[in-house]
Amino acid sequence: MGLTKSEIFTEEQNQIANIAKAFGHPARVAILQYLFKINSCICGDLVEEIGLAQPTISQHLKELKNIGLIKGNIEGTSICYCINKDNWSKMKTIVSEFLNQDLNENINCC
Amino acid sequence: MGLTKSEIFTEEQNQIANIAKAFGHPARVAILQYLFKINSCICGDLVEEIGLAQPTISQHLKELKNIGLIKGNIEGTSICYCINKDNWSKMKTIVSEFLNQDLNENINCC
DNA sequence: TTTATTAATCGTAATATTGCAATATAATAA
DNA sequence: TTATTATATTGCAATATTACGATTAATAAA
Repeated sequence: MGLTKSEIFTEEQNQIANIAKAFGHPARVAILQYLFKINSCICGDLVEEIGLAQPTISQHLKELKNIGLIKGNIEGTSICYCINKDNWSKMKTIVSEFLNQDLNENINCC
Repeated sequence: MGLTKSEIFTEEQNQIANIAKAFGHPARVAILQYLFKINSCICGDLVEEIGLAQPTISQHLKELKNIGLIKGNIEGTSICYCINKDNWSKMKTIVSEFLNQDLNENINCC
């Protein structure tokens, strides 16, 4: 069906999955890495840097913005994108907790 | 197109995206949490626990197995699934490095 | 005003994902 | 052998995602 049955999962499970989805495409990973690297914010450079068409990059930026990991400020004709550090931190907390489940000291399995 | 242009990205970017994809569905998040919680390994319980049809769960398990986060041991008629802890650790290293990019002390943006 | 420039949006094609019924497979039990 | 049980696979329908050309919108420059 292609339709995830979100209703049957917890808020937390859906939240983790949604965050993960944002990271689930190499273009979005690349965009985030570039934004961290460049520090000051850039926009259409990403088209050149990454090598996908402008509408495609714009679409990926929208997804990252929707989930709150980046923000964009209008600057003349261009838009300056940057990491939303507060939300990045919050996201890290959520994801880290999930990743560190293995530290809960359990014996082994089959 | 629905076809990701993996060629234009680095190995690392694709790797992160692929890991994230595995976490990009709440059912797979739930499966992993359950496997951690139950400690000893379980199989078809997941169908009851989660509430998706058996073929659907089986498919999600396959994806988690393909990426190496879980492993399954045959035990009679049933199959005992559990976390692949070595790979989980390796995965954590990769993901953590990505998540901790923000610690690279940069000023602010726009 | 006209013309660039930049980025968002629309429309669409191709492919991927999700979910399940039906069926197949494999191992054990009777 | 014939059930029974547990899981995988197949096939398919519905929806989602990826990518891009064409267009639009908004600002800046001439």
